[in-house]
Amino acid sequence: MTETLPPRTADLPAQWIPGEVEAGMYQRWVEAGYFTPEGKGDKPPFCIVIPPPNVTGSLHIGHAFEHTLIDVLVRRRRMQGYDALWLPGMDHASIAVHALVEKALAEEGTSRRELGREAFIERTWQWKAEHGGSILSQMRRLGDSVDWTRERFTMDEGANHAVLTMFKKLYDDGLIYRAERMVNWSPALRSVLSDIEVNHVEVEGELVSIRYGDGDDAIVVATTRVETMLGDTAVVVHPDDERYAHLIGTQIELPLVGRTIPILADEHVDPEFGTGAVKVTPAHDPNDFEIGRRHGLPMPTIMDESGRITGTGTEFDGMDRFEARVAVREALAAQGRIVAEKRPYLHSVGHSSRGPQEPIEPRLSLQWFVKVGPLAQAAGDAVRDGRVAVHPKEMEPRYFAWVDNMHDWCISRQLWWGHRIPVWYSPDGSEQVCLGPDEQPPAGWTQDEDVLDTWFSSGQWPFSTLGWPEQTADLDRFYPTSVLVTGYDILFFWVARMMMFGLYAMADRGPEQSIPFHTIALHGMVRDERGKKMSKSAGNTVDPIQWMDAYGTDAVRFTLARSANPGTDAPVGEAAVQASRNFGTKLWNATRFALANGADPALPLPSEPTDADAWILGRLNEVAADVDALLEDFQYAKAVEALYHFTWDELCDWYVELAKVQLRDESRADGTRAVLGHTFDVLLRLLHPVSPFLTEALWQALTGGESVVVAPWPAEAGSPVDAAAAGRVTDLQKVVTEIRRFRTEQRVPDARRVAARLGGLDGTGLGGHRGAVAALNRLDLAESPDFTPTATLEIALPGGTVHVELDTSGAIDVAAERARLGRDLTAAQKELDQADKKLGNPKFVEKAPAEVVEGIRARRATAAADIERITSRLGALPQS
RNA sequence: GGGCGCGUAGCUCAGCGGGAGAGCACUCGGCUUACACCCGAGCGGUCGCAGGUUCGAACCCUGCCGCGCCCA
Repeated sequence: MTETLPPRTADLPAQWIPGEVEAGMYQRWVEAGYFTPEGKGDKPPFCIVIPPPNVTGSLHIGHAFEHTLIDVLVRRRRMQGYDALWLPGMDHASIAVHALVEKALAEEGTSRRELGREAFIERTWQWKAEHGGSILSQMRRLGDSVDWTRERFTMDEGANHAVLTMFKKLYDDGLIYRAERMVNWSPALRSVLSDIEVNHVEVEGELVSIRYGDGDDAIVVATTRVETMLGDTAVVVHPDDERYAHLIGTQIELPLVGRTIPILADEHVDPEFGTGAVKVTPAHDPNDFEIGRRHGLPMPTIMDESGRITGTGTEFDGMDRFEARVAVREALAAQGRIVAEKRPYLHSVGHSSRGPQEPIEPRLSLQWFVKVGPLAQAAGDAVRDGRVAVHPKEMEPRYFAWVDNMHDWCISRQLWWGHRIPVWYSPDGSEQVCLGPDEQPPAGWTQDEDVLDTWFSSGQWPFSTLGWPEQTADLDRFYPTSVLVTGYDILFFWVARMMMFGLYAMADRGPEQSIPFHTIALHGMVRDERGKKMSKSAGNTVDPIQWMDAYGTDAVRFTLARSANPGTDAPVGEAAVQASRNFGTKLWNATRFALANGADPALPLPSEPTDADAWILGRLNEVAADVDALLEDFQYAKAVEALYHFTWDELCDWYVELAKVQLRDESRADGTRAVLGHTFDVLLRLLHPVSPFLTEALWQALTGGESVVVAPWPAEAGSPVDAAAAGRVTDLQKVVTEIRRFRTEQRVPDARRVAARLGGLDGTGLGGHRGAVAALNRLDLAESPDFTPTATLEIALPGGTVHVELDTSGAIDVAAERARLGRDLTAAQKELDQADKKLGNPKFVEKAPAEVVEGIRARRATAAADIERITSRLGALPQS
């Protein structure tokens, strides 16, 4: 680094203005190479591959959440001395990109088919160059400590090589096949979708009962998709159903079409459901397809790629499916064949989760599939036998439910943007060959038209990004990767795929080394401040960039991390971001105070620390250990909460105030500067993974160090807990708080100094804190004999009672004092009653652990003493 | 129908066998020389309901009621 370091200085700007600093700071980190691992040496490797965002996407709050969680893990590991690699990149999002580019083409009055395949793809790369990947700059904005030198894209050269290699390997192993199967067809995309790209939604449709045949031979069937009757090739009934026994084996005329179809018996028909007779459309319904297979029925396709009726030889050919649904029903009604109509009829319909949310159509179609049986088995086993941990563990059943019941995966898409299936057909179509990345097809052979599902390439992400199939140094060093961080909602989308592909591609490394990652850490979804799911339709989405503009990146990250409990959803709202911003400001000002008073971590810690020093150093030690353990266990919310509480409620509210007293004492000033310096140094390092920018500015100013990014992680902060000192600080806090309470209730103005005399401090071990009590309560300690108190209060502590006499310059508010003491008395009485009840139970005394019983006895004693003291004080109050 | 989970302060959530907590909101008082994005004090909860286990249950078990998500 050639850059000059900022001088260690007491004149930090009065305010932290994130927008002016963040971008430059991030650029310096990148240029310093902090995010690029050494890739060798004796540092242990740590690697996370980014769940690749979509090339069309921009940063939404869910990304911000996930990236914050990953970055916290990575930054901590880097500070711990790991050779940390967070590998960035994007996937090519076949369908989403198609939707965008085709829309643009439509606006120009053309289409991809008019343009042709080559030109379309060229156009698409052009789109990517101009508009794709806006999320990458937003990741910089968010502070993601990714290694940009290793950025990858699922359609770059290396990924292509991996995809083709993988396809061929699977093909040669008999794990990829082509077959005509019932698939989920999207008429809008004119492509097949995989099972997981289909959402089942309850809709209000209609159930129409249709009479086939006439007179005694009539049979009634029901359907929600009336138009499919045009493709019926049979009616089936249960073999034991007496109502239809005489019809089994006979033929019946299919209305409107005029074809004759058989009535058949099939065990799978439920005679209780509807009329007990089922129309069979083998080419357009998964169940019917199975029936058709069992009975060797013809399977005419009656719907084209765009969802229009075709090939039925009826007037309905050319109509859209929904149009035909109405027209067919009306035509049947005209013939008197509609026996019943149930409307609305609630039933489940598969909808596309890609592009327009249209109903998908089951359609018989020739597609490529991955035979997942052995792959899914291995993916399940890796978790079952503990090689891969799912965190939190409660999510395991979800994972198993998926991998253990997986259907073969349809990987072909009738699209152009993506990896074209590497299979070529001979001119007469009788032969096919699958080629590897460096092989040439025979002259005159033509390549399969379809491209692969985007997940086929994303599934290879944990190793294709590291160079596979080449045996690169990165692959050797960073595979298996350490952790996969992703949302539980997309566990199925690609975790299972990465598991299957990783175990398969890396099988030669053996069971332990073939896994794609050691841990799957699942987070929840970001919800709005009311806990509602965010959606565009509900209008409750938030833009993390706007929040970053308004409150700074650190505040957004802090908020997200603070909401992140493992595997559960995270509600966030603007109020929470404000609170985080406020925390950052608090930290900023507190550090400024420390600097202005000469805080310096390089000073030696005092050999004879004060109670306050010992207490805060002990707490720092505890907090560091807690935060370290919590982050190790992905407990972000608790780790952040611990830091928030320590910083605000302990360090700022108490230690800093006590430090002000100590700094006025020459003999303790340097020790205090050392403790302040040490405490802020450690605290800033602990906070850095969560809020990197702010902590960098403060840490550099405080320590003069190069960068907190590469500062050591404080697992062991150094000072053991001094229980005696901590106890005295607790007592001190109680004394101070009780006096404040009295002042408030007596309406003594905050700013007014009050003459006072303190008694009993020495007996309770607080003799050394006389000055602190005075300073924190704005008391003038009266030494003169003519001091005349107007009020006294007694504060009971474990070691004795502190007596405080105050001259409030006037009569005290007896009613307020009576009320205050009354509340205290009620509380003490309740405490006494509870303790007596427990101690009066012989079984409790007998069976409960000794320390628990002892604790209750102590509480009883304190309560009893309180009651006596308070009662006495109440009696001494003037009658009003 | 199967699986996972949730019902704790006005809101959002921690706590998961021995004294009910946090953030935000609210009330009162304060521009006290780090900070009004702040300081001090305070109000606020039969921990969904009913049983059971236990010396002791918000916490463990059973049932019920209500809610959410995933899969079929």
